[in-house]
Amino acid sequence: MKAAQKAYNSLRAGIIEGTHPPGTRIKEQEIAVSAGVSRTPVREALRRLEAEGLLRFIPHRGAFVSSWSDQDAEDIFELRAMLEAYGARLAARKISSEKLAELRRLAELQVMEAKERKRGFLERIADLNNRFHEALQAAASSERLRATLSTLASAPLVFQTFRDYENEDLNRSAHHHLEIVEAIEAGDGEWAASVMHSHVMAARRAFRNKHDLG
Amino acid sequence: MKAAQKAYNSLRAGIIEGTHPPGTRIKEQEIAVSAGVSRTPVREALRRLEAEGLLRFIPHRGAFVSSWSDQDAEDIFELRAMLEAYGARLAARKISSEKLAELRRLAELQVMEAKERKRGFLERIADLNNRFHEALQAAASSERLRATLSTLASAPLVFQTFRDYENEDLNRSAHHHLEIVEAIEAGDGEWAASVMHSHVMAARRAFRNKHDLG
DNA sequence: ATCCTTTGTTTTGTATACAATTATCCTTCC
DNA sequence: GGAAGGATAATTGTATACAAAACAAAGGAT
Repeated sequence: MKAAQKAYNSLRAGIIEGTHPPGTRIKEQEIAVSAGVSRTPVREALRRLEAEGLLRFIPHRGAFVSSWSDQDAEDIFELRAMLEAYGARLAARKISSEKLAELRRLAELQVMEAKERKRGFLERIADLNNRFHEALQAAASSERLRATLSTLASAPLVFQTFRDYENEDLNRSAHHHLEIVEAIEAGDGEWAASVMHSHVMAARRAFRNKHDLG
Repeated sequence: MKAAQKAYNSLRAGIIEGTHPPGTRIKEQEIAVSAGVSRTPVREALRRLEAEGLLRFIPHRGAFVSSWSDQDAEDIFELRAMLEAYGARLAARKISSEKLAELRRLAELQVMEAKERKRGFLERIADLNNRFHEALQAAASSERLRATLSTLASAPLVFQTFRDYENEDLNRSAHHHLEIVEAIEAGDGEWAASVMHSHVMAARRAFRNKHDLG
C-alpha cells in the first residue's frame, strides 16, 4: 500500500474509534512514526481528512480533530435527510430488479436481527444499515450525490448513530428500510423519498434524546 | 501569501479560465515553476483541488483536469437546486435586516445592469450574481451547507453559467433574485425556496440549450 | 509580584534529494 | 515495414534537510 494511504487509514481509524477525540491536536511527526512513514505522505492524508471534514487546520498550528457543535449536527441531519430522500427517489426510477431484490434481502435481514436480538446483533445491524444505504446510493447512480453524501456520512456523528438507538428505534429503523423497498417496488419515488426523509429525521431525534438537546 | 496558496490560486484560475481544459494532464513541476514555488506545496494544492472535484488523480500518473459528462452536469444542477433552495428557506428565517438590505441592493443593481447593458455588464453581472448567492448562503449560516455547496459551485460548469445566457435569461435571472429578496422580506421561506429552485432550473435549461442536450 | 522581553525548543511549512514507477524512443527481429 | 523489447528519460511518490513561525520558560525591569 502507498505510504499516504497507510497514514490516512491509520489516522482516520484513530479519529472514528475515538482514540483521537474531538479537539485533539494532531502532530505530523506522531502520525508519521505510528504509521511507519515520513511526514510528507502524512501531510497528504491530513489534507484529505480536512476535505472530508474530520480535521480542521489552523495556519502554522497544525491540524485538530473536528468537534461538532449541536448546530453542526442539526445541519448534517437536515442535509442527509434531503439528499438521501433524493437518492431514494432516483433509485425508484433507475433500480434493476436484481439490486431491488438485494435491497429487500438486506432490509428483511435487518428486521429479523432487530426482532431476535441475538448476541452481537448491534454490529450486524450497523453493517446491514450501511450496506442498505450504500446499495441505495449505488442504485441512484449519481456520482455527485454519492460524493456529496460521503462527506456528510463520514462524520463520526453518523458512524456512531446506532449507539444512540433505543430498542424500539432499531425496529422502526429496520421497518423504514422495508417500507422504502416496497415503495420502490411500487415504483413510487415520492413514497420512497418520504420514508427516507422520515428515516433520517428519526435518527436525528434519537441523537437529540441521547445528547440532551430536547 | 503561503506557497501552497499561491500554487492553489494559480492552478485553480488556470482551470476555471480554461487555460487547462478538461482532460489536461497537470504536471507538478510545471505548476511549481509557474507559481514560483517547489513541488511540495503544489502537491497540497492538487489534493485540495481533487477534493473540490476539479482534478482527478490516477496513481503514478498524476492529476488530470476533470471532465464533466452530461449526466454530471444534470446531477450538479439538481443538487444545487435542492441545496440552494434549502439555503433560501433558512435565510428567510435567520437573516438580519442589514443583510437583507444588502441582498436587495445586489439584486436591484443586477436588474439595472441587465436592463442597461452598458459595456462590461456581463462581468459585473457575474460578480453581482456570485455576491448574491454568497450573501444568501452566509445568511443561512449553516457551515455544512456552505461547504457542501462550495464543492458543487466551484465547478467550471457553474462558474461559466452566464456565458450560456441569452439576453432574456439575464433579465429573468436578475428578477429571480429580486423575487427572492421580496419573499424573504415577507418572511415566506417556502416562497423564497421555490423561486430559488426555479432560478437554478432555469440555469440548467440555459446550459442544456447551449450544449445541445434537448 | 507581575508583566514584558528574550532565548531556546518544538512544530509547521518549504525546498531538495532520492526511489519507484511510468512513458518514450530507439534498436532489433520477424 | 511493423511489432516486440529494452535502455533511457521523465514523472510521481517518499524521505530528509532546512527555514519560518509559534510556543514555553526563564530572567529582568517596573
